[in-house]
Amino acid sequence: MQDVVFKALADRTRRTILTRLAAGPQTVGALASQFDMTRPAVAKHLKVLSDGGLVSVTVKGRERINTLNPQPLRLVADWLRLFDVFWDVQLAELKHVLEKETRGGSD
Amino acid sequence: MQDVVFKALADRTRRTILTRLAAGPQTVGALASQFDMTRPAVAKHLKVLSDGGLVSVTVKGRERINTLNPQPLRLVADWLRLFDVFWDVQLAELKHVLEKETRGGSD
DNA sequence: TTGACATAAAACCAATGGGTTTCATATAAA
DNA sequence: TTTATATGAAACCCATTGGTTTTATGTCAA
Repeated sequence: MQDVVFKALADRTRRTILTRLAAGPQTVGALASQFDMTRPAVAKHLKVLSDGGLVSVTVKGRERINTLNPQPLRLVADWLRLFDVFWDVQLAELKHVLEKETRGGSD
Repeated sequence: MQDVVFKALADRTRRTILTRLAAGPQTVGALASQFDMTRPAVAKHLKVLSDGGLVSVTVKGRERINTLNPQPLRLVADWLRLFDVFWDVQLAELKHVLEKETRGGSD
């Protein structure tokens, strides 16, 4: 599950699609017109995104409306949090170094 | 730059490597022994990670010590923040729906 | 100095990924 | 009822990726 989301975010075009959809739902065609590639290519990206649960589709006549679904991004945010501690440790070390240097300078 | 980081995180093995390195620096061999694949394979993953700036390497004799470098993860966290607003909007909508339902129920 | 060890580098391979073109299908509109 | 439109699906292509095995190299240790 997590893996599908990370894979979905690995492509620049797909990340851009997500930011575009943040402005509001769009059809495949409307999205495709904003990229320098064919509609089938964009459609494939949308498939990957919906497989990752990041986009949901509702059919309306001959159109397919793609809507952003940000929930799975939580998985990524959660994973990143694993490194918060490490981040703090680094800051602490930096502080330590700076303090030593300050002491050294004043001696 | 951002793209390299997202690509680096797209592989499950690489993400695991990062969590292992969060416990402390390790040699290529030590890391490889924790995975069900050959050392060259792990070395390749480490290359991708260091290309993404997520791991830094220091040579010590015949060993190469790999150290976690969490800074680039900030890029991912920053990108995710683009969707905070949307997330809030969704919550607001949910609240709205719930309030309406509550009102409807009491009528 | 010889042998073992940690690693890089290179050659190779199968599978995947991102793109295309072509064809089929359903719906809207004339 | 045609015709145009929005899309999916399929077949195909080339580059990249994740893995392997093999070979080479520098360093530690006997």
